[in-house]
Amino acid sequence: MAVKEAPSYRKLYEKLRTLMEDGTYQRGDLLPSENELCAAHHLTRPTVRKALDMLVNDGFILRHQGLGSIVQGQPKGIGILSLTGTTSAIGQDNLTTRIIVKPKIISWEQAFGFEINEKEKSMGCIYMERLRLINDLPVFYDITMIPNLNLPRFTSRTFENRSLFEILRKHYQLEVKGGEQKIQAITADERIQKHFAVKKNHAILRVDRRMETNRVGFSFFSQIYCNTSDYSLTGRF
Amino acid sequence: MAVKEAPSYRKLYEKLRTLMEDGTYQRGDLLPSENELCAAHHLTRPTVRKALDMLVNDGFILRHQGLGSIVQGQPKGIGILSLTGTTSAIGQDNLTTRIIVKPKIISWEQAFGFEINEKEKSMGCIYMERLRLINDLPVFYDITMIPNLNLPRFTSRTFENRSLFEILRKHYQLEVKGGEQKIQAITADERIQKHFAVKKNHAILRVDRRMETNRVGFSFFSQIYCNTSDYSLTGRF
DNA sequence: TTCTTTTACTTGTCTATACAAGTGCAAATA
DNA sequence: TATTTGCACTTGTATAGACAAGTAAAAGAA
Repeated sequence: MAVKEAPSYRKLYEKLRTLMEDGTYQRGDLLPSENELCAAHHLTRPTVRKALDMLVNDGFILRHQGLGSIVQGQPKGIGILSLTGTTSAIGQDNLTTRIIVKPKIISWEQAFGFEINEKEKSMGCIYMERLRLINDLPVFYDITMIPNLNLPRFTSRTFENRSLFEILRKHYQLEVKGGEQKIQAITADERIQKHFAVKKNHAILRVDRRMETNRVGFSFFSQIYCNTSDYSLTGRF
Repeated sequence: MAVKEAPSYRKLYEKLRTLMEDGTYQRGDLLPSENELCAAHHLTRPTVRKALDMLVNDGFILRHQGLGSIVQGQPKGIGILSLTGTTSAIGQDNLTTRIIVKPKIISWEQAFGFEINEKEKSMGCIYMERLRLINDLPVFYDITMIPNLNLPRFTSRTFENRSLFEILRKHYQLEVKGGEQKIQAITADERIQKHFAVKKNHAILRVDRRMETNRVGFSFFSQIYCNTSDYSLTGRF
């Protein structure tokens, strides 16, 4: 069975997106007009417009009647992580990751308050704790729980300085499509005080999330503690 | 000069959205099929589909080929607070709004750290402070700044228990398309302690945001303080 | 020069149509 | 009875064209 070919509006979307991501089109540039894109790719305007609609949705471009499609600087991200995108916005250079608890398989009953179904429960989960530092200053502490479903060699992979999202996408074709989250401001408990080297009563941001993927019924979970006193989370939405 | 009529796909979007928000269509229900909507509203399929596309984008519905458009429980939020948010996610019944500073026109130099351009600066801005209570418990304190640009009768409108976003969308055709935000966990200062009736060192969530709209160059700003100890912010992304 | 008008180009809205492909159920078949 | 097939429905993709409306720069008028 052959893999179904992507629809043409999607191929055009990917092509334009790539050109913006690799810097061929830069912030403030105008994309070719819809009619030019039609001619260049042998498509009709509704099809081209569908691709451009997707780019608007992702925050890559803005369109103005009478003017054209204007390339934006920074695209939208998924929820809070891409807020600065732990990896993308701060700049990968100054971000280091320290594994506190290596990936291991445990049994679970619940995930940060989110419900899990019987299938997930029976499979057990891959558990991991990481501390992320920006310029050697601890800023994120995150706990990740991933259902142990057909992810070969996962526990033996290295997660130092690598994006979990990227590993899931490239090696397992798992793409995060959405999810739900709970956000709270809390005062640091003892464990967090130790990891962040802060005093009692220090305000900390906590985010609990369920990440839904393109694999039906497959979600994973994370709890993130964030010390926002030196680096506030900034980003586009 | 007559107010320009909204395009028909937009009117259909509003109609369907309202029907879902007021509970006429509930989670799990199927919307009428595209062809039925075409017949009922005297439109063609591409137009109807555009309205449905918008609803998918906002997270109100999911569509399945061969099945139909399925109503979702809770819509996506824009960014972190489910911007439809304060009002829709928690349930309008228990949410009351107390105006602390009535809308008034002031001059401004900056907006919560975000840059504003000369045009915006010269126009002055509409300033407002509101406290929102859930079951009589103060949870949100927000400061809003809106450039004073062609918003007739705005300062005389009532904002008690009404969504600012809804007012902007329905009366001024202003739709929030995106923006940027900064999120921090802070400890309550004196003013916040008073409004929330909390002690010193209480952890509070603060969100500074710039909201970009469909009107070119028109942004507005808000700073939101949130006491998350009893109600954590939840939302889809 | 300076201001106004025209023009060419842009995206926005909408119609009408065709066929592909997924879903669920009823009818036909083993 | 259990399984398969077919049908009627759904949304998905794509074409072709028409006119509206906003933008910017060229052309024209003062």
